[in-house]
Amino acid sequence: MTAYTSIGRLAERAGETVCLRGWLFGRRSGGRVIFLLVRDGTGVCQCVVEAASASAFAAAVKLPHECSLRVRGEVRLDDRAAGGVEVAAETVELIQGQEEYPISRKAHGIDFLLNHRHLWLRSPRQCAILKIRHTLIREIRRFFDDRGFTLIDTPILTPGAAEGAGSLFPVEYFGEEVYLAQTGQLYLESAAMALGKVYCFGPTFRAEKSKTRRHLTEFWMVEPEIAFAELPDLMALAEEMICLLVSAVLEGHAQDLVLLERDTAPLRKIVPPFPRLTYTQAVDLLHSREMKDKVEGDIGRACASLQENMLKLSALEAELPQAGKKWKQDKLTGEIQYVRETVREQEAFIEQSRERLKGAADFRWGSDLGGDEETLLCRYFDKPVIVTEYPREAKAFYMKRSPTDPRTVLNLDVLAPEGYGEIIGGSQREDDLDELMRRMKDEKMDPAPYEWYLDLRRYGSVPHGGYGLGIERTLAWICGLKHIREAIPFPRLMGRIYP
RNA sequence: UCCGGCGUAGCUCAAUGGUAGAGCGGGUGGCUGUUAACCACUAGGUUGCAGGUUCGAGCCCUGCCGCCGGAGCCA
Repeated sequence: MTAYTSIGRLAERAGETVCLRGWLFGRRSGGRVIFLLVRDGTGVCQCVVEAASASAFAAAVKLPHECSLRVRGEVRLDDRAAGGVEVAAETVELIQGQEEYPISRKAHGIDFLLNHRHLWLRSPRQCAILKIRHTLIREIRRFFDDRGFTLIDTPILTPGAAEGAGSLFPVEYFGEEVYLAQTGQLYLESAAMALGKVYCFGPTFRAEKSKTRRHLTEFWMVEPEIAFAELPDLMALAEEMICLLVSAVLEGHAQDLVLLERDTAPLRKIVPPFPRLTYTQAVDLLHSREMKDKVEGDIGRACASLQENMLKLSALEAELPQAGKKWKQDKLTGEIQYVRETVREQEAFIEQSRERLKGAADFRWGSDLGGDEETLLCRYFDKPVIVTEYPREAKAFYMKRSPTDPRTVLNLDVLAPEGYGEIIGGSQREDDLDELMRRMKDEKMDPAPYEWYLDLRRYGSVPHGGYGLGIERTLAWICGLKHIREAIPFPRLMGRIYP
């Protein structure tokens, strides 16, 4: 049986003859020599095929991109190869692949890429994101496991709405209409009364018709729920968890973050303590002089940068007719397109910021913080912001009423910095039976399906609470992704279910 | 659901109402070390669909379809 070497460990085998297997990532030729770039999931290796090895050369000439292949040859250290290691191929063998590969290494539109998501995953960028996602999930589980939490798998098929209805996917269940779960929380509360500290980790489904860079219809969420925990405990836990996750990614994925062109400076600032505001303080901040100055400062900087880019654009456009070679023209038009897109984004940012500022001045105590308000708040600070004690009307029935301000509930939202917005939502739960039933009545809810939930307040009720962290939003923030759809292997979006 | 934008070659995009083009990718040939290699040649089109205005429509108008961005809602 042939022993194969993984590309990631090639450097250890310098001077030896090895066998590789993988996929053809790229090819260049230089007359009497062909360079094959082979990837296998652990790295990319340049394989050099010289005309002297006639059969290998003949095979290498006609390999299409992304075909699967085997290569045997000697490992050489050579600075001319990216990574410093290459294989001098003696044999090249096609495993499978004759057709032209649909995705080229040049630019593609997002619709095309999403329709080819099953192949798009092979790109270095997508692999980097998937690897960081893996680390994020592993570290989340480790975080809770290390602190004595028990993993509880909550059901995906559920009889009714836990939060506001209208955002649930109905499923036919033996003639009855049931729903895909949009949270495991109510079930977790019951498990917390059994085990103390519990969490669930699974997919959740929201049928909201949202078409934004922050929304998926199917996403993954981790939800801790803790008996005897009160709001300050939840804030401390969320803060500790976020700091740990960010540092784990910084430590373990420096190369991947470089590949993603993620500026890590903002991530290094993610250390305790996070700013904490009550909703009321947040509303005051939105109305404040400081907020206005901050946003106007941001707008000013964006305008200056916009101006620079406009100058750059006209310089490039003037240069274009003088570029002799065709490939030079191509390179220039590529740059021009890039700058044009940046300019469009900056113009949109400036206009949006102005509108947001206007909206902030008009914002009234009582409504929920919308996307614009969140964006202003999380741009104001360079760390995640914890906002607590929202108006009762804007929040779910199970959240505990504040003893100091009955207009509000003991909830928390954590807003990620750099405009990424809400990544955590949670609360201390209402543990008083009468208060909970009164609240359900106010909301015109039928208590019958919730009898089991009310039982938790009848038999040894204690203060408790928890929160939910959205995996994809957290990953999008840490990786600096422009859109949440890259943060999950196969995104489910409104109007998109293929592949 | 509402508001805005887009739809041209396999892909990314050009084209005053007047002969549909480029780059990439594919194919053929050339080059002994390439780094998204390069050079030459070549194939590739019902301009999303259906109507309308016009001597003439990729471009203007109406409807439909698809996609993108945003709002509401949320993690």
